[in-house]
Amino acid sequence: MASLHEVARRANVSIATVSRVLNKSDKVLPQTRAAVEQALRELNYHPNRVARRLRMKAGRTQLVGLIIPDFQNPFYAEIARGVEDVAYANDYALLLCNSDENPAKERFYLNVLCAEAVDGIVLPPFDERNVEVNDVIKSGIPVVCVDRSLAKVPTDLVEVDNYRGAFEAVTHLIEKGHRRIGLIEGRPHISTNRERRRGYLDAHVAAGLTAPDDLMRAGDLRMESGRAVTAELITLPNPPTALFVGNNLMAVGALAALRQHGRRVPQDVAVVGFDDLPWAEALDPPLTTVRQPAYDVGRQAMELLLKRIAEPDRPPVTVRLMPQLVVRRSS
Amino acid sequence: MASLHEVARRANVSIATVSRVLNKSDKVLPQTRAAVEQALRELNYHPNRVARRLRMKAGRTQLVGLIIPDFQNPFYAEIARGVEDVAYANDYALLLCNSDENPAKERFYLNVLCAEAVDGIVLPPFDERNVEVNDVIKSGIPVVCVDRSLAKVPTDLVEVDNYRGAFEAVTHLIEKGHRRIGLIEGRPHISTNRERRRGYLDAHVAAGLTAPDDLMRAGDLRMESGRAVTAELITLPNPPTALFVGNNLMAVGALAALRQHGRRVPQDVAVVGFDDLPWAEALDPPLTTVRQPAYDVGRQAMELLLKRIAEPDRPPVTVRLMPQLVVRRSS
DNA sequence: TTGTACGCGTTATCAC
DNA sequence: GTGATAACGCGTACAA
Repeated sequence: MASLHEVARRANVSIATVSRVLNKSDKVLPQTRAAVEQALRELNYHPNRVARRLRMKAGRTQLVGLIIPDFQNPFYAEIARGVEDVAYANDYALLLCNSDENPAKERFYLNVLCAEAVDGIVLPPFDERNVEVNDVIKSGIPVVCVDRSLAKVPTDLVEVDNYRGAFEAVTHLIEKGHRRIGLIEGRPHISTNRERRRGYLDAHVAAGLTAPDDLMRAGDLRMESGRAVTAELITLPNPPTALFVGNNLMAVGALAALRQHGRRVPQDVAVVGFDDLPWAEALDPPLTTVRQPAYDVGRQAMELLLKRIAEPDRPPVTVRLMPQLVVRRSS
Repeated sequence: MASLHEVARRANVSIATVSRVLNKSDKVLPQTRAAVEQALRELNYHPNRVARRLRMKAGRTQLVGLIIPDFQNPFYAEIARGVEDVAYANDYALLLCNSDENPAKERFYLNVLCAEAVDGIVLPPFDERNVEVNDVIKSGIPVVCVDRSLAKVPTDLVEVDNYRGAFEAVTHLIEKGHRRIGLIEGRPHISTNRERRRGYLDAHVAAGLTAPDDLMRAGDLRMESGRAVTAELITLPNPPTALFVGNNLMAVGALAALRQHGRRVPQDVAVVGFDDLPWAEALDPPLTTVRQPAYDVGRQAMELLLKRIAEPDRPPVTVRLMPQLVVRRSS
């Protein structure tokens, strides 16, 4: 908790000199430097990041923000981990915010991040025409979008080819002989969801089929909602023989509902989920999923952010990563 | 990004008056207040939290730190969720740090939190005699420990009765007829681990048995390590008929190893894990666990922290929560 | 009731 | 090479 002043006093120099030593400016005599460094050690000095941020122009505050919808979802936790690893490796701290798919929370945290003068923000935008985020971008704070994109404003973006992931997953089910494939999707106004739906539909078209429009439902991405929607679908007069589920947690819920209703997986109903899970292999039955490279998404997003912080005027970049269908025993 | 000055100029008042309006001080004429509030709105003013923190004495910065070992572990994620919910409800933002059970990272983040002048810190200490944390406490920043305790220094603490949880879990296995019960524990110098080991041993004693000392192993709390240690144990000449596994991820790893080696659960080897999982029910087989009230741990910790921030001199409190054995099909 | 002025701990721009 | 000193944006004694 020692300040520059105290260090300066102890070393019999001015605070300016101490600051110079700290910031590796070489315009200081070796002997002065030695004296200062000793005082620094003796007082166990650590710079006050708050004062530093107040003084600094943007871009050197060693703090970035990450807003994710739900850090209890392993997919987002893995993204966060990728971001954190790169941040830590670059001496950056992370202000991690949980938006809960709640616009009010997203707004609150966006405000906090701006008011904290972070160097930059990583986030999957709540929806495609996100006014709040657009304002932040306009204000000049570097923003990197992950997972989902923004409709109007060009930003750095790390995304996964959701269309292709969905297309392959549904094609896989069709090849297994399924003709009544249910879709449990997430919120409609998110780019990823739209892409997955498009993949679902196109896979049918490509196989010369028409998608069963009585079997499409939306959930809220949580386990419980996967369970509820599945229960609804399988008790239909003309139920699906397979389910393509729009995220990991809902897929686990679907498995639970099927077990509860005595349906065998995959014999009665096959299931393919989106987003892999670390324990997908350990589920009953092991879950077939479209695996997204979430860690890489986070890693590359943070790297992009660091580049943009260093060079604010470079043109926005889009990194597109490929998902991978991992066939296990649920399909 | 408007500052107090700009608002003041627009409203034809001094910055002091604007500040008073913002801080709800009532010593301001209604008409002045109205003018200021209009300017505030027109400029879309948001206070700069950095400047505010620099000026403020501790305790009113609306920022707290949370250091957890691994936010990819659902147990810690749930704690974090409890903390976050209470923080958000009180307009606090959370500086969330992932220490990775790595002392260097813990030190780094502890420094960051101090240098960021947070109002307080919630954390499970890396080990019982944690020098770094003790220094922080001495420096006066309120600290609430969760899950694990500190040996020497009294702090607010929210813990779970790990002894009892382990005792009940192992007793359950003994009652099922098991006599060769393996223990896969975590790091030795953590209070929770010691308590669980004690529960494991005492359960044997209480049943008039001696714990098999050739069946105790330590893992690193991650899935892969649970898999490896289990593989080692079950290929012993005289293998265990049951496993008590010290955390959730290692238990999933244990299940994987058993499946891989063709052991049936629970017929060949029964498994009980510590820490519940949201999808424990969906595993193959559904995993018997000692469920910890992780969300409540986080919630109460943050509430304790808020109380201490408001009243720094109150005597430290320990909240002890009860775990619950959830018997599923793996035992 | 309102305004002036100081200080929080830095960094950066001047002089010397 | 080094030392004053002016910001950064805010809250608050103190003066008016």
